[in-house]
Amino acid sequence: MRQGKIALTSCKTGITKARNENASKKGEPVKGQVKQLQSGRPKMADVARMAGVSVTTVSRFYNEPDAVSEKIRARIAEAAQALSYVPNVMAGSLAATRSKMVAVVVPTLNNSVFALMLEEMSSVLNRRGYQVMLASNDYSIEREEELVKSLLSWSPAGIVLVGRHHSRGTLKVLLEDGLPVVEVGEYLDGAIDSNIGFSHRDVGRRVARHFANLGVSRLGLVLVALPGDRRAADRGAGFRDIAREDGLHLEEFTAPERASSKVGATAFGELMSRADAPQAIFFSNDMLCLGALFEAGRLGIRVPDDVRLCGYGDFDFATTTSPSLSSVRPPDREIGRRAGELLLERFRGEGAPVSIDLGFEHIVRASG
Amino acid sequence: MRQGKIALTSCKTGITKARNENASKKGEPVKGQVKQLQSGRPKMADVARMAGVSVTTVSRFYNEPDAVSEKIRARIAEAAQALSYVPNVMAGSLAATRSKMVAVVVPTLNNSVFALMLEEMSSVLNRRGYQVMLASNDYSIEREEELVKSLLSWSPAGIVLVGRHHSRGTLKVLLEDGLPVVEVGEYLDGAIDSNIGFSHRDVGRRVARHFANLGVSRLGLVLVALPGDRRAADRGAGFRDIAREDGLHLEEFTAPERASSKVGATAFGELMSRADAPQAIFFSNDMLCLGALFEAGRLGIRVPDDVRLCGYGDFDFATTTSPSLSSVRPPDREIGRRAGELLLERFRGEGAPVSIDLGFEHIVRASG
DNA sequence: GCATGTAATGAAAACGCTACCAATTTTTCA
DNA sequence: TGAAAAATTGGTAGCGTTTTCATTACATGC
Repeated sequence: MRQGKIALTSCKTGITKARNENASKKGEPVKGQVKQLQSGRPKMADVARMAGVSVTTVSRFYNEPDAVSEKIRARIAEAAQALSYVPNVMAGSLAATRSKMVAVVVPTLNNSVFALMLEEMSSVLNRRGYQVMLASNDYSIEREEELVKSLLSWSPAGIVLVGRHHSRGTLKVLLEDGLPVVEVGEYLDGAIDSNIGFSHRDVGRRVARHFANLGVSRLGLVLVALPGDRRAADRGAGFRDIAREDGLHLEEFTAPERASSKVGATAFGELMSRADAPQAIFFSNDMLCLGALFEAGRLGIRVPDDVRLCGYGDFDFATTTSPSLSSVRPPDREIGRRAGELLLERFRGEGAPVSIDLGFEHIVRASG
Repeated sequence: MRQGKIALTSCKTGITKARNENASKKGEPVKGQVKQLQSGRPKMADVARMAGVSVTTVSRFYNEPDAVSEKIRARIAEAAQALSYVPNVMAGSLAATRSKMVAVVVPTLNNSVFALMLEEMSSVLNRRGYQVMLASNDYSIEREEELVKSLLSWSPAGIVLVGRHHSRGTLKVLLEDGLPVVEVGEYLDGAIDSNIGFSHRDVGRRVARHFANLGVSRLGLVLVALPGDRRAADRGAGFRDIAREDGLHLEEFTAPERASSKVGATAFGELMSRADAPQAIFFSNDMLCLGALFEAGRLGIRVPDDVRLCGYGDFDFATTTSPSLSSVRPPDREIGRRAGELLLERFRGEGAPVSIDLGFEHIVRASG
């Protein structure tokens, strides 16, 4: 059931723009006033001429306004306004050998955790005139290396990477370049530069510990995550840590694919059909947990009476389901905000590389 | 329950890089070989010298490889490799008065529809060496105008906006600039340039028509969307169209906030408690519908026997719930892909502005 | 009133690349 | 074999800013 209407609008002229013709032809006498109407985008020189000052001063007006007198500032502002002048960022960046841009590489956008992180960061940076250049590596560190390299050729003011696991090449390039790097979402020692995140391993431990304290003796772990997702793997590892330490039985379901409610349902059904069916299950993602919840309903398995469930991500629906879902809330928005602020500090020349563990919240709701 | 460990790593030197010192001091005699070891990032001239060709040829090597002979191509590749040369995009863009970058403005990233669209587009563009500069306007067209203006100062090769509703200022700036603009996600006549999307109004009509065909006489509409969300409003308008045309009773619940499963539950409860409780409800978002489904369970209202539900967005969980949720699937990924491809064509100088209605799928599942 | 700072301004040289046009080499075709 | 056409290659003037570094204007202290 699909529509297929395709309409061609009027054929516009397209991409190419007329070259700037600011330079007056030599030898040709200029009649009347010297200030001819210019074609093309106005440049700084045009503003300068109109305001009766030098280009240098106009440049200052934009970069360190305080260094320009009140009077002249007003004149420049007026001229810029009149010409609707917009500074050419490319030229500025070239001359200054740095650009007001931050490169960000995320594994995927199709995960609210990264989306929120990015949105928050972008808003913090935008507010100070920095733009965000985005690329997603699809959980591949090889792809990440490519992306980092091509982003670097834009001479960004800083770069943000998700996670702490990068290829040798990425590390080499980044360390050589020496620009501010923030690794977010995961907290580990020995960051390239700065690091803002939390320990995913601790997440797994915390949840397992919670189940253990409840007297559960048979644990379940559903780890459905794309191959490059170290963070999910770490959560699983933490969960196993405690199972081992406390000598608890552990049943696992693992699959190298994108977490979806469907796989969650499948995984749950499979796990619960085993001989030593778990009494409490930790999912690497809330979406999996949601699928499991529905599957439980279909199978007549009661939550949390027969089995406890806990997800990860504290997705929107966690509070609304019946029963509401226990989950772990990563500080995604705050990570984004802090990363942005940290970079801004560095750009101002203040601040030094830091590593910050923002922790996480384990939210226990009705599901366990 | 929160960790708060904060650790400062060793204090690295920071942002400032040593200036390029390629230019040899005048008057100072250069001993030995003329080709001194250069400090700083290598430039095109360095590659040219090492490969024994002119800068022009190296430039061609990167921009139109076919115009360079096989032999020389190999020499240049080798030199570039040896020097680990990376072209300076800023310089290139300045000289060419256009940059290999596409500016994209979305309402929010916290909505899988836009996230997927963006991801797909970004991947198509990346493959051809174009980068994506991202900004989100939070559903505000005033904010959009600001963003467009500042993005424009980066002289992008093209620009992508979500929706067809923009401020006067945005239109003015965009029309003047004349660069390729693609408005995505919504299909309407009279686009600025190109347009790829579908009719949201038709979505509402289609769903209402479906309910009507089923013999439903009392409809319900839950429209929870942020104020600037014209697309959601249009879906609602379409739904009302049919209700009016067919003389069906319509109960509405409207709230100007972000759609979440929680509001969905509230809205559902409120609507079902009214005297003329609807027999079929259309939600402006699947997340709302999910909340409603759980609320129905709590209230003992059977779906679809007592009331039919249909959402929008075809979110991941729609197939897994019990009953599975009817929904409308927007062609988000395809929109992203087509937008990217369209832009690439335009960059190559091929293709003209087009408007494409990609339609949508109304997926009828167990919920109605 | 005169030397001495301090604040404001300006001139011109980079920044690293692309585009235009000219120069050179190679190929094609009678 | 020679001339014309096609394919390669190179020289160099910008692209529109930012940055020294120098200059001018203005206030300060004795």
